[in-house]
Amino acid sequence: MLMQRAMRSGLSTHPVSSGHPVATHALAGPIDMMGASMSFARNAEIYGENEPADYLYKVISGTVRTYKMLSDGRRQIGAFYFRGDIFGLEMGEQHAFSAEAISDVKVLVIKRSAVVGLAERDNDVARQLWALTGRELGRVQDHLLLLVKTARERVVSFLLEMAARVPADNAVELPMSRQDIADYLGLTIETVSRTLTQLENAAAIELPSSRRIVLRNRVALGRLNG
Amino acid sequence: MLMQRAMRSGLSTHPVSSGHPVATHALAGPIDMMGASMSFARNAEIYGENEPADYLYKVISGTVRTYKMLSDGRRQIGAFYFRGDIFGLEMGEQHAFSAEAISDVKVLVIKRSAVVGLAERDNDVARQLWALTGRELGRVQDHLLLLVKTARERVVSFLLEMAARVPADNAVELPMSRQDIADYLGLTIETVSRTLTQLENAAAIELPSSRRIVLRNRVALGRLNG
DNA sequence: CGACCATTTGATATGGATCAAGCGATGTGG
DNA sequence: CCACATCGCTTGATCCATATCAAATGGTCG
Repeated sequence: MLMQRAMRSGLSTHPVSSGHPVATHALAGPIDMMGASMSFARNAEIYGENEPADYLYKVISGTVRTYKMLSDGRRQIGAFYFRGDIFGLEMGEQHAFSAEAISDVKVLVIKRSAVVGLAERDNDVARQLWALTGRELGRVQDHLLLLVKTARERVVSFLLEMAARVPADNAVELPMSRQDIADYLGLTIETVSRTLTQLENAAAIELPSSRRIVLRNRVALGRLNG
Repeated sequence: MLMQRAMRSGLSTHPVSSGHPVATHALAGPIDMMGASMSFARNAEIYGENEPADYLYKVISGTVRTYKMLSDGRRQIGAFYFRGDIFGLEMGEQHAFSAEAISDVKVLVIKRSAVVGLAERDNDVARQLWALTGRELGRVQDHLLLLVKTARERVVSFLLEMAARVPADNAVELPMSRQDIADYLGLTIETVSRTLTQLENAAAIELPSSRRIVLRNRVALGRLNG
């Protein structure tokens, strides 16, 4: 269980801000009306664990991962965030996880104090904030249940989760590497890779390329899901 | 990873209600002023997964576990709740986990709609509800990180968590069985038992009885905690 | 005392990690 | 345009932590 793996990716890119406050295409609610848009290159850090959590973020395009480093160098990914997802909202004053861009990413950056202040006066905003925390709680609970399953069940759950979140039904374009998947599922890249091959051999999925996965047999996958 | 273990405990005790709305010794905030006190015998079910979440609960005395059954009969414990802890608050309309009394338990039962209604008008209550969900989120995140550690690290983390939550410093009186601990940590009772013996042999802890654990060497434990 | 249940201890099996090599795609310099 | 380094992924061989199976011990209650 000791997979030392420091120095995983040298790419130390820098955030590239668009620099100007922008009201992006409103998707829903007043939260979208505030904040500035900002861009991050692939693998750039959006914020670090323990940094002050003065902002929350909404993904405009690209994919984000949040993670924690364990003392021995292992990395646990907490979540993946796609277009429309909000991340970085904390109850405490500091971020509990670090956040990085998996692909080139554009996010809406929203001042926490502004939203919280607005929530003081607007019950709808307050409820929305609460709901956000609640959704996150549900997600983490599901993730927790994942981690007590077998390797095959974890991989299947992951595939089904991705298929559900990226609308393209039956064909999933994965934005993240095998290492990211492994660190999300608490497995090694080798086990993830082997399990995917197994699933392909069992005719449950198809792997046209390493990043593209076709769910060939949902019933079988559901059966393997635990 | 397939530990079949259905029919773990036949004891199908029934809730014993004290029957009357009672304003218990106020501990903090307006939440404590409402609701009725209710008693549950050891191993009695307080609520079941998927039942309507019309009430939340505050532990007056005793200990509660929440859990989910996996499809193959495995049980995953989500949390232990002690005196003063609030549980059963959900964002959705149904309980995500089941809840059972570990020991004889007395709880304050609070109508969800009452609290949520109060929160509409009282920002403090609203914030308190949000904070509650946020604390729970933090707890689950910690629990999730537990599950990617080694058996020894998990057991040590568990002991430190219990020592922190039950005020008696350095001697912990565990209200739960080895099976409960195992299902919380994603291990088997055998592994939990063996690991405790190891820790005792390493002079890190002492086991006067199976339910009482003395933390002999916190520094060593911290080192083993990962 | 005897039955029962929780816990510990022992022997063995196994799923996934680790170590190692091969392979395909992408990019770079000659 | 090709040779070759690099990187992400797959596949193979072996090892090990923890599960599983089994039995002994101990504590509790009638």
